[in-house]
Amino acid sequence: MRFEPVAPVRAYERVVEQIEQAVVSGALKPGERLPSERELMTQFGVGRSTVREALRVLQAAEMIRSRPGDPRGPEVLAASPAALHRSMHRLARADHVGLAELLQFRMILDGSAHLLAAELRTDDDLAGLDAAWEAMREGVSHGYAEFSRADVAFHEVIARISRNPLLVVSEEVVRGVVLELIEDKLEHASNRTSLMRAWLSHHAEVLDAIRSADGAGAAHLAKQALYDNYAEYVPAAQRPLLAPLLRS
Amino acid sequence: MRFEPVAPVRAYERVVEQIEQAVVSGALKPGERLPSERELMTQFGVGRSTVREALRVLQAAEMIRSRPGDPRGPEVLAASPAALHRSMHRLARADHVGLAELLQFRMILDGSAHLLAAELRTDDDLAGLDAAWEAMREGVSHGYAEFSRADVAFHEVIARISRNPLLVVSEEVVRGVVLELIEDKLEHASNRTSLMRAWLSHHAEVLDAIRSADGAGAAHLAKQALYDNYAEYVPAAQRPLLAPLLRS
DNA sequence: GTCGGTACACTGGTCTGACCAGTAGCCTGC
DNA sequence: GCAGGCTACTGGTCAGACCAGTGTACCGAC
Repeated sequence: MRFEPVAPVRAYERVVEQIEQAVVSGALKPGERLPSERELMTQFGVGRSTVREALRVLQAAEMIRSRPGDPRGPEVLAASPAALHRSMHRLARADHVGLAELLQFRMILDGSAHLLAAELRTDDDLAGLDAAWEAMREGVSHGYAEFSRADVAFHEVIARISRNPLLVVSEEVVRGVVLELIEDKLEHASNRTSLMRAWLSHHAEVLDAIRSADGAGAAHLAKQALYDNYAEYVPAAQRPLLAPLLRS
Repeated sequence: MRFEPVAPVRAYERVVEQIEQAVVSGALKPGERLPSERELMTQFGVGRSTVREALRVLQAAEMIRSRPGDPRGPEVLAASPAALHRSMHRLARADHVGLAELLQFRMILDGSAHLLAAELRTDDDLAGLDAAWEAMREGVSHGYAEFSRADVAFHEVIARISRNPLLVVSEEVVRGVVLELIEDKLEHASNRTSLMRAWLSHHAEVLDAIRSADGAGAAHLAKQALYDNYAEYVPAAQRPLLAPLLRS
């Protein structure tokens, strides 16, 4: 016989529970409105500060949104990966995760996304990729910022083709954190035009592989490109950690 | 020229920002204490309700914990995957992420972890794996719960050998969510002993592959095992999404 | 009739001040 | 030296107030 540790239950937690339950059970659908704080406080029989703390928690979880002045009350939001994004971001920035681990993870995710994209792509998807590539090509002459945006868009299209939101979100997060870690080093990258051209031709290869449904090829191209571009920022001692992924 | 949408900045958000910044920058380490709410309210120059709403948000993100009566103040917590788990779980229950996507993601993570483990394992790691396997073997006769615990431990050892905290955490979270989604279906699984024996021999194969540094083999075994065990719970229409991963 | 502006009722955001139950650590009395 | 109580604090909660802002219904000008 073992006993569970007991923790006092705070009033605002009960409020959170009830509202959360109403949302996940579908009783409250996205777009619908919660009663106003003053109304909730009479319904739950608690003070307004308690109601507000509960709403804060739900808002932090991206389940509701409240705007001052709106007589319709707080809005129930559709489930979105935004909360997942935030918590993953926080975890990824926590101390014990270095650039090597991030890059490793990104190679895994990016490789898998490319693999799936190559195997699952429809003709519509291919058209979307062509458009994204075209945007990149035009971006070259519009400066690095523009090109970079188009590059990100290209990756997003690929992630979307893989049809897995978890993959999309994770990749987005990891990419963001990697860029945060090395942004200062990227500042004084010289010869950007030739860099962009190299990137562009790499993406053309990827596009070909996906078009011909060559999953393994696309995955390898993606991983190799990440390695070629970022390995120099990884401490030499840790680079062997990345190599195994290139051989798969 | 494009404009950004502007949103009013709430006072409690500024408070959250500052405290969060202090934590991720390492100025506040896990185990350390925040000043009391009354102290914070003078430092930030806001009312206590504002401070409290900020603390609620941070608490929902699993960054701090506060207990009434503790004169040392709110405690800064170590980065934990609990928040990630919650948000992923919520997303999974909201239908945007189904079992197919979760399983896909888990095959990617687990496969990669096995690949890395096989390529990076040291002799010590192998000894640890042997011990974990032995624990599983003994667990067979101690009931399903015990066996399951040993199984989880085995996977954790593998994830740890891959030396990537992101991989460890993500896998843990996804495994947890998958199990929660199908736990009711697992309840009436019959013939558990033979199931356990099958699991055991599968892990022996994995162990062999890792011992002989066969990364691709280990990865494939892992993914195949996941598919064999869980694909039946995935709607038939979505099973083709999983197949490409088995071919890689 | 439509359109523009305005007034109003109500919203959420914030502050103040109060009370309570609970905790940690001191401090006493043995 | 130690058990037990005391105290000064903590966080949790409530009540009441004020403010800036919003949506809507109303209303007058055209």
